[in-house]
Amino acid sequence: MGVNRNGSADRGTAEKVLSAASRLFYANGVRAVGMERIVAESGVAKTSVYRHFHAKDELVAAFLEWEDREFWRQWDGIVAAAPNNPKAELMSLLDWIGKRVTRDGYRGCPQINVAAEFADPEHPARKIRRRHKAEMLKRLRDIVGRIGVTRPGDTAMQLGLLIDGAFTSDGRLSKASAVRILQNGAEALLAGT
Amino acid sequence: MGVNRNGSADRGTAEKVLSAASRLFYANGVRAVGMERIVAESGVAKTSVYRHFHAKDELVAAFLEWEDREFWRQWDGIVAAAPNNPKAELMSLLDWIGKRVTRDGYRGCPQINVAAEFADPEHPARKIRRRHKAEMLKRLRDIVGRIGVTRPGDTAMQLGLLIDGAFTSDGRLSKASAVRILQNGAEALLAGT
DNA sequence: GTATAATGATACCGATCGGTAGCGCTGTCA
DNA sequence: TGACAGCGCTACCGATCGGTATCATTATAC
Repeated sequence: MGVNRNGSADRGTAEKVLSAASRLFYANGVRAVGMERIVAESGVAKTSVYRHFHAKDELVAAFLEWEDREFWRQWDGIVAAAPNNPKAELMSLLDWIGKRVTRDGYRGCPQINVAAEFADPEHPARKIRRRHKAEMLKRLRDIVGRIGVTRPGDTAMQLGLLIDGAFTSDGRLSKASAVRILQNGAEALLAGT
Repeated sequence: MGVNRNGSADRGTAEKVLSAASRLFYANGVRAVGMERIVAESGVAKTSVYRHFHAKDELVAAFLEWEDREFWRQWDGIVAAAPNNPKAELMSLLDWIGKRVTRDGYRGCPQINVAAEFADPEHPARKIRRRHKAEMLKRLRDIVGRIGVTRPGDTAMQLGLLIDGAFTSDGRLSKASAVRILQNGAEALLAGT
């Protein structure tokens, strides 16, 4: 067996490690998960883990980078499937987010959660989070710009706050109401001053 | 010396410990701070620390309970100073929150930050956070009820999301714009569907 | 005085932390 | 066949984790 048949580095092993680490980090927090547990649950020897990721911080960064890419991949998928209309686009995204934050096992935004564990603003997790949230703001700003509001910067920020609030809502949003609350809230913000 | 002269337990020592622990927990995260450091920076012997708080979790809970009480104490102060008018009350609270989240050294809502470090929903930190956020929702619901909106539950939740978003904004809100963005956002949400 | 209660200092506990060394095994490619 | 690369296994490292035991010191109350 083995996935690779080419001369490049084997991706199967690194992926097994990253997959197990991501699941454990998200479910338990980074500092609560020891490397030994990642070794055990990935089925990869400790030596090999450290051959692919030279330190735990690298693994943390790889986790957040992956989450970042995956988030925007799904975002782009929603946008592509939405009617070619900025308001409908935003509503589709909020439908996606509303379902996302109320699905089983959802434990908040990984960027926010992990960054909260590291005080140093120069820690990789903090940098990746800043970039991720800046990208979010940029995209929201683009959408509200196309919709046409009087203060697009403010409105984009307000939508960003609403979304980050939903990310940290921790069960306070129900499956039945989350999408409605987000979409109606966005409508109100778009119509606002 | 010594602060106590009555028969009850000495509060000075416990307060020194809680004060140092609170500062360290908030600035660095709970798991990043060892008990030895709390001993060192509080100036209280380890034995005495454990005489007042039987485990680290108890200290964590005491920190969040104190933050909770202090938050509502300030909230009540804002409300008391505001004009007797639910909308002005809400605007005063958002003025307070906007300044709070942009002040130096602000590192997010302690309830959110600490709860993110503990996966078990029955951990004291998680329970205190749930209670804190439920209280927030209740108070917002009361205010918007007095203002009179068509769906007070939804509007209160939207305001809560906006506020929690501000709490986790991590420098994205500037001193110049935070209050305006929050207040205008709330106005829009109140006027919404 | 003397009893009582609280604190401080030091040394220590087993467990776990992130990370490394050494060595043998296995599969691929020339 | 032989070189080589990637992986697994075991044992280990110093440091730190949360928490405890022992005992001396201090201050107040009677």
